Amino acid sequence: MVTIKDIAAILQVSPSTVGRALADDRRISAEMKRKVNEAAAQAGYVANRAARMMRGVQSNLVGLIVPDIRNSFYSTIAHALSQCLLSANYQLTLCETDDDRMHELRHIKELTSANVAGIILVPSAKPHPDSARILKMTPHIQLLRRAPLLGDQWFGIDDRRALYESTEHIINAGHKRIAYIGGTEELPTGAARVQGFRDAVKSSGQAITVHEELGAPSSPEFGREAVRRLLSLKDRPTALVIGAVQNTSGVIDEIQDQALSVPRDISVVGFGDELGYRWWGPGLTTVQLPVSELATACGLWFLHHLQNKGDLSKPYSFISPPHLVVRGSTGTP
Amino acid sequence: MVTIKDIAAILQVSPSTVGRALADDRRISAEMKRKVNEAAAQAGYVANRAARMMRGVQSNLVGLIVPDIRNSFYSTIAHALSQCLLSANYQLTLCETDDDRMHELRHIKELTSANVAGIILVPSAKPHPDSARILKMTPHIQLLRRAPLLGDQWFGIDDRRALYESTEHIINAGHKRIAYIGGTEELPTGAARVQGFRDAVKSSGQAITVHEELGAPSSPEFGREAVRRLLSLKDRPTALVIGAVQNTSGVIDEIQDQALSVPRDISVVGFGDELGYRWWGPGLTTVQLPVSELATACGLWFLHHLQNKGDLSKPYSFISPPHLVVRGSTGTP
DNA sequence: CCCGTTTGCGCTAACGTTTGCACAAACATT
DNA sequence: AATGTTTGTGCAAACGTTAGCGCAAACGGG
Repeated sequence: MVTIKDIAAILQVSPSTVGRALADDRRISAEMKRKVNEAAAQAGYVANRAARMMRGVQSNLVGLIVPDIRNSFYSTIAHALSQCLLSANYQLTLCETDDDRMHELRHIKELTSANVAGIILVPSAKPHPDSARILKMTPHIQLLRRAPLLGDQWFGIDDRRALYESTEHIINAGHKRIAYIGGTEELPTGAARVQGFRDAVKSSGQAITVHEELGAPSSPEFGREAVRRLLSLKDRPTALVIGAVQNTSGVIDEIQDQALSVPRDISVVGFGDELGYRWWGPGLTTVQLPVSELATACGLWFLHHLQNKGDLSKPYSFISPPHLVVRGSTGTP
Repeated sequence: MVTIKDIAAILQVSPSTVGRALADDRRISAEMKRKVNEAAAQAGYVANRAARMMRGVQSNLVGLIVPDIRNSFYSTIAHALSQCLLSANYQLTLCETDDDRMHELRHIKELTSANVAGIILVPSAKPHPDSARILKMTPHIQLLRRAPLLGDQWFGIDDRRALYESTEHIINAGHKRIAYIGGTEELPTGAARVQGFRDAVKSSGQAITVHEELGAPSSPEFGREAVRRLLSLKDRPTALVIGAVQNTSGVIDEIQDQALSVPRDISVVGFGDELGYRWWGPGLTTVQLPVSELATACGLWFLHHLQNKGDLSKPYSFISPPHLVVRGSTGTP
């Protein structure tokens, strides 16, 4: 391992000079800085993080806590944040909670004891009170989801509007029997989405028969079962509005298994967008969520506050609007 | 922050005694250990990781270097490894190279300077020589891909066999004009795959017209263009064998845009499996790769060697066999 | 020519933990 | 009783980086 002392020995100067040159200290001449930087690059010098941290300098490690990295939502977030942090020489430590509050708590503990500069998290459904206590001492931001317990700092999407738009689209197509398949109202995001659905129905002013399938946790299986239940109804709905990413593949698979024609037999509008959605039958109409942009914005904001010792305790929230992309899975009833 | 010295002061002993007591050193009396542990718990002492790491003690951080976490291959790997390491109290630091050797080098430098316990990486196409030099000093394993320069420790899939099987399937269906769309032969994995394709053709003993579209880097765009080129041929192939994940979506989209009927007009067999593949037309026949199992095996092996100070310099490789899953995109010509 | 200021750099002391060595006391072996 | 051996503890030196302080040399204004 090449240290600051090695560089100093090469250039016949003191370690402090090298340290200051690398830190771009104004007391060091431009000429010396040039030589130091050159020699450092030449020797492949990289500052030792442990030593730096021991001097009380903030670490360049940022914790990212997500439910499951295999979900494209979260891998998109991880990618965007990683890119964003990389440019500021920060690194990302990945933690998965599997939506379990105890896992979440454990990760939060470990991250703080590892002296991370901050934590960006997609909180679990009902965070543990201890998580809130520990997070108070570390800069943190919630992303995508929001648990009031963990603070008022949040970057999210406009869940209500997303479902308002997808529902409105279905209503405008003329559907009178509409079902919503989404997550439980107990979660802020779930509540916002179903609210968007209801608001759209209400403000349409039309007589619309509504079914709500609210499941916790959302999953392909729940999506499948919800579809089965809905199709067995006397006045089966002519359109499905999905309000949770995890439900989607189940809904699609069940419709496919039942050999229904889309959109003739039933219209479907999804939530979020994934690679395969455009390949399914006539293509799945869905609300695209600007997750990547959201994560980048969150990362930039977070970095700004970390570096400027900004106050992250002030409540704020940034809400990013969704965008409906119409494919073939929606039509007139 | 409460340090080892604070505990020492409370108990009127030296910091070293406290340190040893906490480390369960056999030279410390049971009585003293009890008192120290009690006082530490009482005072809420947590060891400072930075200081510990500076003493050269192995950290509980493992670096994971992948091209792009959004790719389901790599997010699957990240998930499996994360689960695996979690059970041993290790944490994962995520780095993305974007298949750029300079990014890769930078990450390797940063990870080593962060005193990670080890590095698990999916190497880029042609790693930088410096990467190899630095990695020599850190326990590391290559996963999925293999760069001989970076060592002989590798967990991979049987690329040759994967393409042998998918090609064999196509040949058995009776196709005589077959095209391969994959990555360049310059990469070990790419070479193994095209070799599998050729071997299958050769050992069929039949007269088969073959086209090879080898692109670098693989991408949806390359997949699209390859399909366009192949379809404009006089004796256009009746079957496409894909040999790179990144090509797949482009191939599918182009076939869809050209309004070809699958498998009547053309048969397609994919590489790897993703969520949407089963939704495309009659479902994409493809070779499933046991990526998750591979990553778990790799993680367990790596941990075993880290913890037992095992010798990771011995050459070895674990190769995991693929599995063909037949859906509707392949049929007789 | 003198004195104050600026510029550029080195010395040294931290940061919290671990560890080799020393050392004293207690105990067991000749 | 003298000599080893074990047991329990303290001292001090690292690990690599940063920052306060000091000290020259150069510079500029009177």
